[in-house]
Amino acid sequence: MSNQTQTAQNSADHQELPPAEKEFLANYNPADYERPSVTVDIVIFTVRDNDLKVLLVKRRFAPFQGYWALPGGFVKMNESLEASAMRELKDETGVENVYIEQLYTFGDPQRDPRTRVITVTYLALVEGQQIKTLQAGSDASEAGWFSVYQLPELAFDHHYILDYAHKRLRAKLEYTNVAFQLVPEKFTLTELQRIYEIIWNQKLDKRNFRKRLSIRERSAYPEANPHQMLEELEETRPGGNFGPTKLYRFIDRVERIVRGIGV
Amino acid sequence: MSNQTQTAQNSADHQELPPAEKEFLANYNPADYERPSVTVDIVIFTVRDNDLKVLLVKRRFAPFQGYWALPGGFVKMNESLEASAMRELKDETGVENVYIEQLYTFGDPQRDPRTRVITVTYLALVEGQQIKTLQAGSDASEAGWFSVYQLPELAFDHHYILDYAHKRLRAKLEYTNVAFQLVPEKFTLTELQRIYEIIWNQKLDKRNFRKRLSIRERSAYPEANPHQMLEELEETRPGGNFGPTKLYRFIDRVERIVRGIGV
DNA sequence: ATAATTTAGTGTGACCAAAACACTTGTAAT
DNA sequence: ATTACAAGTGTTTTGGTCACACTAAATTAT
Repeated sequence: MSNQTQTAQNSADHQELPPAEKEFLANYNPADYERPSVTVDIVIFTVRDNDLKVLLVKRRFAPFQGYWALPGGFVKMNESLEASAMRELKDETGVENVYIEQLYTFGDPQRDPRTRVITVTYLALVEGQQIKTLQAGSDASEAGWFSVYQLPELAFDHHYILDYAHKRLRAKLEYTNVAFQLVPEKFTLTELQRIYEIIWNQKLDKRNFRKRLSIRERSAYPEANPHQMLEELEETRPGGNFGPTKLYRFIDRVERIVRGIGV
Repeated sequence: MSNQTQTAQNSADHQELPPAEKEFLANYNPADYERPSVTVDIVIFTVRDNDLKVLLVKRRFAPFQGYWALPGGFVKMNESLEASAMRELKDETGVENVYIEQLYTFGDPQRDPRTRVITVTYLALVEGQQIKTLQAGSDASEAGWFSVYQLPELAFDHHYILDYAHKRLRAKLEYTNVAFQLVPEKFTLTELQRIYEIIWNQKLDKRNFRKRLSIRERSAYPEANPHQMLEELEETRPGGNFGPTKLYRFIDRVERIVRGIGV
């Protein structure tokens, strides 16, 4: 078993295939094998009304017609998984341009009564005020935000998937900055703290929270906690019946939206 | 958008479907939709000869015939993804009964020149001495362990997948006990330390390493670091040209093999 | 037999992060 | 003026991480 190196051919350039492969491709018929269906399902969270909410759609068709379910649908042949997830989210709910990362792939043979369906799930986050109105798409008769603590009966194994996503979100708050995805562009530190408190479902100490933020800024994980992530703005927001509060901005918010590394 | 609760029907019992769903199922034809192929690919690591090795197979057929690739193959219709991964690993290499956890799902439309292939990848770990001989299966003409630092050209996007798995393994050593999967049943603390050093590719301080182990034992993450995970055995191993060394055992090793939580 | 070699095994101090904890200040409403 | 409310701010204790050096046991070479 040697560590021999192959003759040079980049695994990425499919343009120049050797003759044997060309012949194989010519004879290859994708219909020769029975294949499972592949869907994407999206667990999209927001924080709103002091509560962690998830977006669900009411199924217009069988199976589980009339049940609430995670938005999702079949992956198209020429579309990446992530693009699929974003398209389904937009089609079924009108929500677009959000942070999204892959969650897990569920493939129990019995999870869909129709046929074998493997679903690649995504975790998405969106700031609460950004979504004005939800629009139900062709596959969904209704769409709505539900408290993760008061859920209706869900279709398929979606309850399990949602649980899994909730756990992952909780865990990711500990070592990443995903929480910034749940806050408007300009925010107060108290608002940011509320995000953590709601997702972890516990009160946090104000001073410790702020100290941790400043420590995280100069932390050793530039990927998860980029330097200088918080910018203190000149601007303040007038308090209610108390003093004005400082506003902050998240530097490089746009980049962060792109894609979670997920290591 | 209310939080209405549905009439009782457990999403798990597909036995009693309402008439509308029954009718839908009767008319449902899985061939109506074009579907991608789904494969599993396994990145199985071992530590051996002071090096982190990965198991590769040489492809017997096109595409990428003759190239080294991760073991894997098509998911069968009635088999879970995890079972698929274990079956392919056994079929192509003879390796079985190992720790395995899902890694990521890669689904770029162009990643396979034949057709759309979505691959669910798994990270597996096995102790170096446990595998006596590798046996190449029907799809692989050869199977062998390669240093992750000296890899041949790989088929498809397998180089990328392998990189991703390596990163994940490195990260998981920090907060879980997966390293125990890479060590024989009875081991010395120095052997365990070598595992960390090899995967992180850096020397560790002996005293700090041992202290960290004892701290981890009473740590606050029972899932990742179960209490009392290390048992000091009476038995010792005679040293080379030095004194005898204490042997340890990993308590509940069997349970741990089952499945990574992966949150 | 003596010396040299090799690895096992062990403790302390400095630093840093996390957690617990309380008061002052500015504004609006009364 | 008094009250109500949330913003903003610092210290102490505790525990983990890291850097660091010597002794003991056995084998090998002389």
